[in-house]
Amino acid sequence: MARQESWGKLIKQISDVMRKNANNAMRSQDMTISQMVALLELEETPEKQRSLKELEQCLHVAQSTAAGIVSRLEQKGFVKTLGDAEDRRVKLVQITPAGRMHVADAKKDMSQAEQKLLSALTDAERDIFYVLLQKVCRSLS
Amino acid sequence: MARQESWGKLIKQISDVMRKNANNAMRSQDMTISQMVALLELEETPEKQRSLKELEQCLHVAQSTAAGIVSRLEQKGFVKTLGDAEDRRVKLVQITPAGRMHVADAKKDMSQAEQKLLSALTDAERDIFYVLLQKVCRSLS
DNA sequence: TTAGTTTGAATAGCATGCGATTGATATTTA
DNA sequence: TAAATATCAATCGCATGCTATTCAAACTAA
Repeated sequence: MARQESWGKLIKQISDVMRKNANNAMRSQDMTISQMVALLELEETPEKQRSLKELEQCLHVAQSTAAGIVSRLEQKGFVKTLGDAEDRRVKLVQITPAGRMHVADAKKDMSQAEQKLLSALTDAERDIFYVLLQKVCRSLS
Repeated sequence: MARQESWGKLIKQISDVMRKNANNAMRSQDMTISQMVALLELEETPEKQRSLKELEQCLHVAQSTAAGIVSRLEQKGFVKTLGDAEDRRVKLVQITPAGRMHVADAKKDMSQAEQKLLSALTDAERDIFYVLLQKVCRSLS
């Protein structure tokens, strides 16, 4: 099959547009998409704290990156941090009520933006696309 | 269709892994993937200079971002810049012989890394995947 | 021609991303 | 137990991405 552009270039382009759209949507709430994704992660288990380590793993970023994001979320009062009594090396992070309010607002925006990017595909194509994406992702290790 | 994860998350994950792999491959050459992509762009028309403006458009980045990348490439001697006599606001960028050598080395690495990420898909699936990616991309702008 | 507008680039400030280093704990091993 | 190792977080330096601002040059309109 003849290809003008590599599939990598296409993936990158879609991903870039996604990120730009998401950041534009978040700007009105004085947030970034990375901060919002971190909040979403923390919101899934509102009663429990997550360690910085766990957070960095599920966000797929370096430790220093996660630390920066948490630090900025903390400055805004969207998360609070505390030490772990059982392992004093560990820093625990927990979403605050203020943080939870922001998440609720953002969730709608984000899924709308996603759907918009998929508008070029039929329902059947979306299903195939999703399966193929999953397949590639699973092989990533 | 039930979906554990949004397709946006999957795209981001693939894109992130791609970027990390590419940057790892470039590190031995004291380069980043963004710098290499810019060089590749300049190499397509080796005889002609490109303006910073053109470069920023085909790289899909902000003007300040392109300026930074060009500045670092220039420090390493991989591009040279010159003013445009016809429009003295314009900064022209041109790849150097040293830059062209680096590009040749990197091209192989990059396409190998790409193929590796696609190894989970059959040939038929790759074709479908490519068509769907194209379809989504075309609707972006 | 002059005044107002647009355009290209430089630059500053900030958020993410990385790797590397350091220090404080935990854990493991000798 | 004591020493070596491993783990978690803080921090530095740097590259890339953004927006916003500023300045010079080009263009448009009066």
